[in-house]
Amino acid sequence: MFSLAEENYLKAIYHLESAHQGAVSTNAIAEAMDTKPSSVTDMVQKLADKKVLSYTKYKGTSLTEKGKKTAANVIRKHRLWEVFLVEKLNFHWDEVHEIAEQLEHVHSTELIARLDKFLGYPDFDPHGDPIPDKDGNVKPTEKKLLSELNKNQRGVCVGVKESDSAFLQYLDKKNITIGTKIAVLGKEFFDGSMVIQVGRDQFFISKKIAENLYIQTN
Amino acid sequence: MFSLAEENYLKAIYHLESAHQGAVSTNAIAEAMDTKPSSVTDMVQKLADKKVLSYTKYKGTSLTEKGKKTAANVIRKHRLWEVFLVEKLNFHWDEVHEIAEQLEHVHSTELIARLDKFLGYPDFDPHGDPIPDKDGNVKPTEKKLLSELNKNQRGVCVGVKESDSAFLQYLDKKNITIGTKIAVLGKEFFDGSMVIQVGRDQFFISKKIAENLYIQTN
DNA sequence: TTTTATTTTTAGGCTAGACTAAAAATAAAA
DNA sequence: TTTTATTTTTAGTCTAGCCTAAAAATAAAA
Repeated sequence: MFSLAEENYLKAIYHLESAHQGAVSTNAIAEAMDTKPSSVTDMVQKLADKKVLSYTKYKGTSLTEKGKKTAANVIRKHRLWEVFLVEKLNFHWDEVHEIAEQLEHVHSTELIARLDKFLGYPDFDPHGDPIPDKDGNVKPTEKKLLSELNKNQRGVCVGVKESDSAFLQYLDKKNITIGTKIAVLGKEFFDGSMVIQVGRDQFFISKKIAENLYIQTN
Repeated sequence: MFSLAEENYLKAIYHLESAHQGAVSTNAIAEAMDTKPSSVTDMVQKLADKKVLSYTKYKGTSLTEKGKKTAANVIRKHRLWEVFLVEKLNFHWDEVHEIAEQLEHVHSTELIARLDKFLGYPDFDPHGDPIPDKDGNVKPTEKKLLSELNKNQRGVCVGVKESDSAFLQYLDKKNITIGTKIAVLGKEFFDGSMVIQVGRDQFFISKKIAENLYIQTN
């Protein structure tokens, strides 16, 4: 149905569209895909012919329903494989992205259905990102950034914003992972830094850290 | 290191070489790969440049040590994934080939090492074919064809020769699978047909069936 | 509003891996 | 051994997906 390159474009456009809301520019896609704008124009025209996105010259593109569904399905596969790699093969959550990037392109709906079952129908991947269902729907989560919390608020870590390896290793050192309970003990307004409680430890974190951690407060 | 197409050529040549012993002809590769001889010539010249096979015009090709190792590694991945699909995802052994054909091209030595461990370091795939080790070595098995056995001999089914879907379904109906004990009760020499015992059942099989079942006799 | 800068597209090339058609080498048959 | 058939290679095309360089459109600044 779709080639590897096409699937990667759809996935990138899907992410850009949900991040920035509205039509996605050619340059933005080129940057996300680490390719040249002229290559993007070519591919976007091809994908428009295939009815997975709508494209107007110089005005950017946006996915059609079919395109969204296709992209969500690739993302579903990516995240299910990540769960497999971490839960079953004991990979660390910062090692799985590259492998999942390959596994996501294996075509077999039956395989994914069985993998999903084998993993116990997980709702989130190891980074806390939601796994779309077979129809491409993503359960809306009301997660906040840790930086949005105030003193004495608490919640559970449900994900990270940027999954930079150095950042993930920092979290590991501090024993922060998906499901870790975090309480804000203090917050400095002039620089956004915080003192937080994680398990029995209390420590200082910078605004930069707080802006990259998603917390579910309920 | 090697592209998908290159890996598939190496795999095909490896199988042809071990089946027919000696240099492999261009036409044989073309037929195995379902492509044209001229395409094979192109690729074979490219692979010779890469030192994974030796090629003399009009004389056929044979894999170098490096080529054999590369091919065996692809086959190792294919067979490990097949074990995963059958053992963990409960696929039937006649459904897994196509999916494994895709999974075998995922590049990550760490992934395969961990998958191997997860599966309990299996020695054979669900069709009874041996799984090469990380260095590409295949444990030599002394399996015979059922048709080579004589009256009153017995053994364990360890694999099939041609994994044709209709044939696999026949075996399934007769409850013959890897590990099934089979005893030869009688053998007709004029047509090679046999009467065999499988579990509590005794039945007639044709020469054609007997020539497609591998038996380990010990 | 005109000029300048940025973004996007077009035009034309390149490589991998396939193809067809024709030429060359080898093998089989007369 | 000469002729005929088969196998294999070469030469030239094609498509997907990328590229560079230049042209066109849009946006920003003077």
